[in-house]
Amino acid sequence: MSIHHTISEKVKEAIKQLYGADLESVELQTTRKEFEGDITVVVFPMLRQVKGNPVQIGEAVGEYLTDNVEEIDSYNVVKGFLNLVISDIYYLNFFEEIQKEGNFGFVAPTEEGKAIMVEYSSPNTNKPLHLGHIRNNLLGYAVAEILKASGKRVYKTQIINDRGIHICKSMIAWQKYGNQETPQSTSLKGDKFVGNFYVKFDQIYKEQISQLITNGKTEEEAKKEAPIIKEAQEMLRKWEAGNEEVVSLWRTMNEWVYKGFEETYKALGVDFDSYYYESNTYLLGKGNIEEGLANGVFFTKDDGSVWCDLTDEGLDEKLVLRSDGTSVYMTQDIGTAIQRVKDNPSIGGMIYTVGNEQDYHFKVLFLILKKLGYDWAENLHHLSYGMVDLPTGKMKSREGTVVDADDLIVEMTKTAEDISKDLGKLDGYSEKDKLEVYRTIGLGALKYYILKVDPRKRILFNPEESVDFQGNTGPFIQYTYARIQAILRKADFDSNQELTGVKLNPKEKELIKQLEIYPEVIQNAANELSPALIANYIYDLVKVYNSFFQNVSIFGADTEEEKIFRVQISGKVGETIKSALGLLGISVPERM
RNA sequence: GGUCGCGUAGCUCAGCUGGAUAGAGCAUCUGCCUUCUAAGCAGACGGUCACAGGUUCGAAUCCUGUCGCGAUCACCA
Repeated sequence: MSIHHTISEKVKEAIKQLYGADLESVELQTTRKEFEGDITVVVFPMLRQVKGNPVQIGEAVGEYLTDNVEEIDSYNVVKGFLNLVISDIYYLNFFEEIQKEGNFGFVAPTEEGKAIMVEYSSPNTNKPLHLGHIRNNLLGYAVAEILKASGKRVYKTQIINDRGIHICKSMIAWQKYGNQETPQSTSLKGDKFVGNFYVKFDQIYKEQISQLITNGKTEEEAKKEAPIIKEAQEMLRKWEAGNEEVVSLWRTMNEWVYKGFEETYKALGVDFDSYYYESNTYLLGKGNIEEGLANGVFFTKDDGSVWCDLTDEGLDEKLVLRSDGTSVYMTQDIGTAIQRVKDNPSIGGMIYTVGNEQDYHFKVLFLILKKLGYDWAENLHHLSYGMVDLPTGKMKSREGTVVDADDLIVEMTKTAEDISKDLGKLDGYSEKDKLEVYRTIGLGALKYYILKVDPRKRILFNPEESVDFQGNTGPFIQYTYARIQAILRKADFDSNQELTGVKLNPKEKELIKQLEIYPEVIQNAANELSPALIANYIYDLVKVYNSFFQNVSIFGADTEEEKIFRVQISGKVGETIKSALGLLGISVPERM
């Protein structure tokens, strides 16, 4: 039983005995550092049940607790705040307990119980991944890992946008201007290679439009009549009809892209348990619309189009099937969701990692699925995140203002290298090992920078200033870890022995308190789907540790016990940093 | 215009279901490297929590309104 729980119960008991009143809950918080104590009971809320002076009530309860709870050494009351001093023994016992735990803070997943599917990335196969995808991937991956750590079974998946007019655009451009080149023949990464043809298409298209306009067409007409767009549309028709030549080209070009994506995912350190392809799912959903019509969830308009009336929920009517009977985005998403649960009945909920420009879409999607009566529809979440903007404004792929994912990773690695060389910390390492450390640091900086902020907020990403290595940053945290490893390397004595009679100094106590809340932080982060919570926790932990590290001599301790204890706590902090960073997909170097 | 999100120090961000004098980092300034890694530590400076009301013992936090920024409101995906 946690100390917080014990205190809550005992406060209720005290109030019952002293005043004969029943408290529903007790408000506890950690004592602010200006005051003496560890845990504070807030007396004010009790005034509803107990009439009286808050200070006197605090005194009475404090005395009762000190007498009846072993772990409480003493108390003091400031205004309506009852500050409790917890004994060293309690913290030492707690530390000894977690010292033995291998995966401290993590809850082992249960085999029974529903699983959660986390979807993220969702790329188009006509261009390379960019900074926006990086935010998406990091968020999705981190949330999946956090959920796992909180004891949930999780499936990571992505739905790949591999069909449609935009794919045909790069195909037609390759056919006309590609000269049979391949990624191999040009030594380009597959996604880059294909992306170039998407850009090529847009160039030609624009040229043709302005040509048509000088010939007297309006812009509107020109956009529709440009030969190359007509060719792309024709290609889409052939693809849908299953034309062998088109389908085979489509397959080849997509394979190129997938190979390129795999490299980027590997560099980012993200992975997936399954893949859904839109080319397989784009016809799904029509059957579900029919069911919904039969159940009265949907209705048909005069022109034959099918709609869902959401006006009771304060939303609009939403189209789910066109008048010509073809499906729209919403139809596919309904069908795909239902299909996924059919494919894997253990799924009891889904999380969609998609930008906030689709907030409305997902609100509607979830509502419709609920109306269709699926029980798992209660557990759907849109993990919505804000845009990543550049100082120059929005990223536009057609205007070439996107920050390419691979380029960014290289750049971050380079920055890490430059700074490391200036500091000269890795002298004597092999080139290969150095490079590995640069990558770890560069990616750590990038990942932490993106994950530490609230997903809802827009991020202004300045590639020039790149990312800081000081303060609340990934490298600062990694550095602390590396320094702890240096201590452990030096501590060649057996530090696993039992401890007795160690006296805690305030810094040490603070550190243990910080470790104590780690399991709770993971649970909160899982409930709120918030990697930022983890990031901020690690930073706090590291700050407390650094302060300890600077002010307490580890090897010059007064007694052997103290020395062992300090090495042990360093080790535990290191372990916690490593596991918490792991939840964010950030790895740690042993030395830096 | 309707709906949703955001607005906290010069800049970038924390601030849990309302709790004590609103916290970090960067930038500026002052100290600390012969003992475990100074990518660090200790400190100074910096705030009308966008604004106005309301709810109560108590509001950055909850409610209403106003302003500013963004997104969205397609028989596009």
